[in-house]
Order: sequence, then C-alpha cells, then structure tokens
Amino acid sequence: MLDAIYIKHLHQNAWFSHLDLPFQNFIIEHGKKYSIEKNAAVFHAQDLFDGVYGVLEGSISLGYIDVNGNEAIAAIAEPIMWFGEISLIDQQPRSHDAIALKKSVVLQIPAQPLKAFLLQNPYYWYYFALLTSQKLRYVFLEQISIQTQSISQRLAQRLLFILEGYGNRSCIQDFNIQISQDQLANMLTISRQTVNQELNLFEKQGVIQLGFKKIEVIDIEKLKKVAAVGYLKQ
Amino acid sequence: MLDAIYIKHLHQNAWFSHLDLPFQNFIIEHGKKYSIEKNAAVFHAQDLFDGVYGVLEGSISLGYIDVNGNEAIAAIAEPIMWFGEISLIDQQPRSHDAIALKKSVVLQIPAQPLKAFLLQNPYYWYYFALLTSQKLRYVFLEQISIQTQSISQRLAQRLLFILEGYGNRSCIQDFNIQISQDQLANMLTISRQTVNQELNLFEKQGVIQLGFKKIEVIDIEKLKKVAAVGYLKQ
DNA sequence: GTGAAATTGTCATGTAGCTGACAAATGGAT
DNA sequence: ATCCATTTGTCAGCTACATGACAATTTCAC
Repeated sequence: MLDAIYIKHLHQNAWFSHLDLPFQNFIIEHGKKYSIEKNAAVFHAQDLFDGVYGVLEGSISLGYIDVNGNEAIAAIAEPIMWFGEISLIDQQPRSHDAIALKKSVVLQIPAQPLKAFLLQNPYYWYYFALLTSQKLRYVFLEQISIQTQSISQRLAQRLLFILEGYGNRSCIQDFNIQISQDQLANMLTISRQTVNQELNLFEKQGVIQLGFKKIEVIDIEKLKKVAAVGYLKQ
Repeated sequence: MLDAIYIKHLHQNAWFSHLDLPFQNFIIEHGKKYSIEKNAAVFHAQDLFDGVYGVLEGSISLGYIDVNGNEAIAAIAEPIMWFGEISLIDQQPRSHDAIALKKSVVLQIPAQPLKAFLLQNPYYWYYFALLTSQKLRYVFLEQISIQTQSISQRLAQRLLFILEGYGNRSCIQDFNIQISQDQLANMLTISRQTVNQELNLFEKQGVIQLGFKKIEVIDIEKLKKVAAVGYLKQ
C-alpha cells in the first residue's frame, strides 16, 4: 500500500485524476514502490514488459545510449509522469532505456495484475490510448520544431515543456528546473556548448536565472514569446 | 459500401486484419470513400475531429507548413496506413496537416458512428492504443537516430521504413519507392542537395537505382547494413 | 508535339554549430 | 576541511551541411 503523501500526489496528476475510482484503487492497491539508485535502470531497451511505471520522486531519463556512448534523451520523466506503457500495448520489448538521473522512487503497476485487470475491464484500454496519444502530440511538436524553429526557440519550448511536465501537470507549481545543461543538450540534439551560450543569452535578457544544475524561470511570458517567435534573438 | 478490391487490400493491412469481424464490418459498412485531389487537404492542423482515415490509394503527407513556407513532413502515409486517430482519443484538434501529394483515395471512418461504436464496445479502444503505440515506436527510433546516426544511416533507415510502410505492411511487396528527393529531405530535416548526394552514393554502391521521383531498392540486405552500421560511407 | 512545371544533378560559397581543450566554479563524499 | 567528480563558461578552429544558382532532364497538360 502506498504512503498517503504519494496518493495525494497521484491525485494531482492529470492522467490519474481522470481515471475512475475502481482503476485508481487498483493502481493504489497493486502498485509497488521501488527505490532506484542514481544511474540504475528501471529497465533497458529490449527488456520484456514487467509493468507500467509512474515517477514518484526523482527523475528518470527515457532515452538510449548507443555503442559509442552517444546518449539520446527523448524525455526526462519527473513526478508525476508515466512511462513504459508502449510495451504493455503492443507486447513488444522495451523501446528505450529508463535510467535514474538521481536517486528516485517509482511506482510499478506490475504486468500480471494489470493485464488481468484489463482483460476484466477492457474499457480501460482507453486510458492507455490517451497516454500514448498525449506523448505522440509532444513528439510531433518536437519533430516539427526541429525543422522549422531556431535553436533558441526550441530551447525555450523545451523549457516550457519541462515546466508543464509534458502535459502531466495541471498547473505549473515550480519555476525551478533541476537539470544539467548537458542533459538539455542531449534532449535537443545539440551540443552542450551551444546550450550554454543560448542559456546565457536568455539570462542576460532576464528570462531565466542560471544556477548549478538549475534553471529558474523568472519571466515565463517572455519565455513563451521566445518559444513562439524567437524575436529576441535577432 | 466499399469496392471489393479495397476490401481485399484492407485485409492485407496488419492493423485491420487483427481486428475482429464486428469491427472490420463496422469499418467496411460505415467507411466513406473520398477522392482527394493533389495538394488538397484531408484536414488541416487545428481542425476539429471528423474521423479516422485510411489511405486506399495515393499518398498523404502528414506534416506541417509554417508561416515561412517551411515544410516539415513527419511521415508519408500510403496504402494501407491509418492516420488521424490522435484527435479521436484526446478530443483535441488536429496536430498536423494531412495533404495529398498526388491524387489519392482515402477511407474515412466518420466521427459520429465511430464514437457511438466505441461507446457500445469500449474494448476496441485497445486497437487505437495499438495504432498510437506503433507510431510512438517509430518516432522514438527516429529521435534516437537523429542523435546517434550519420546522415547516410538515417537515409537508409528511412528508405526501409517506407518500404515496410512503417509497420503497416506484413511483408515488402514492392521495392519501388515513389517519392521525390525533396520530400525525403523534408522528412529527414536535411537539404535536398544532401539527399541527392547521398542517394547517388548509394546508387554507385549498387544499393539502389534512381529514377524520376522514384527509388528502386536493388540490394535490400546492403541497405539494411548501411542503416545499422554505415560502414559503406567510411 | 510543344511548352511549362517539376525534379534532378552539381557547383561554389558561407556559416551555424560541433569538437576539443582547459580553467573556474560547485557540490558531495569522507 | 579537503579532495575529487561534475558542471559551467569560454575560446579557437574546423567541417558538415545549408543556401542559392543554374543547366539538364523528365513529366504532364493542352
């Protein structure tokens, strides 16, 4: 059974709060809490499906490290975000790695009871469709912006995505982003040095305040303008 | 009611053929066939949901053209591929444009009967989850390869994706790809000239045969090797 | 068959962003 | 309090790729 504090957090998650009571209760009853050490994996690409996960604490990088050590980060999951549902749906092995960027706590909805539950209540497949379609929208946005936006626009857009938890947070509670410039660079497929340069530009313009492994958004309206128009760059 | 020839084609589609009989019949009964002229839109970004579409003939570009005329193509849908299901699931407006690259025929599963059918048989949401998760996998693959692969690798990979219809074809029937180098460039977010250069390299290596708006894959094994390793480029 | 439009092939030129390198700052471990 | 690993800031040099330009080819409409 889950601590009360986590249950409270779950109810603030957009997806979870839309579920009906039986499904919510199912998750709370069957969910297993796991602590993941920094740099440990929740799962690796090619692993078999063992459950759907939600992030309760910390942050989990969803990406892939190839043989040369090149790292591609598709997204960073933070409380409360869900991942690992693709393998539930199509019964194929994991499509990417899920690695803890710091000591984290995840909630596992284990494979067997979940599958049984869905067999009993197939209506709930709808909610997993919802989860994947939400992610598809973000990925499409990203795909489009790679081709049509400048780097400063894409960077601004990404900061906004992170603030709103890629659609998982109903509102923005916290304007602090705990992330290294290196990780940001991996997400945007650009070099760390370029990220650094653009972030410093934002800081000079009073949009953000840089710290160690931290970006504090000061003027979110300005940030939104940069994301949409990029006029600040000239 | 649908022509017999199209019904036959539908049954060769991986997704459709997995559906059970009632759902298949529903689609065949309620599906409306539309002819789309070249450069006409099936729908535009921001349009409201009016149905899920399948391509029966021709090819439909799924992408986005921004104010500057920059074109981003996420994928090109060809027979038989499905698109437009995201808006069904999350009830939000269209996330991108769907534009016919040539005279095409699409099958529309209209919004109202489909919604009613899903209300009656919520189990079928599973199949839409399947559709979106399949697309997510491809998009993740692409995201990863942008960050870790060379241009020749990405190009080879994309040609393979197109051949297998992004997972929609059970087997590759046709080694001819009808596509302009310009469209390929838009998909890969690189310039037309670079695509041309790389394609000519492939042709010199005997992997493909170039034609006008046409790429014929001669040696698919070699192509797979390039996609995975890129050793041919040196 | 003819002309216009679209597509391909190929340059020469420019530059955005990558690479590598290194010092300074920060924070965690002990 | 000290040490070490990580992160940040910054620079010089390079290069892969974009851009623009134009001729040659192919297709299609008429």
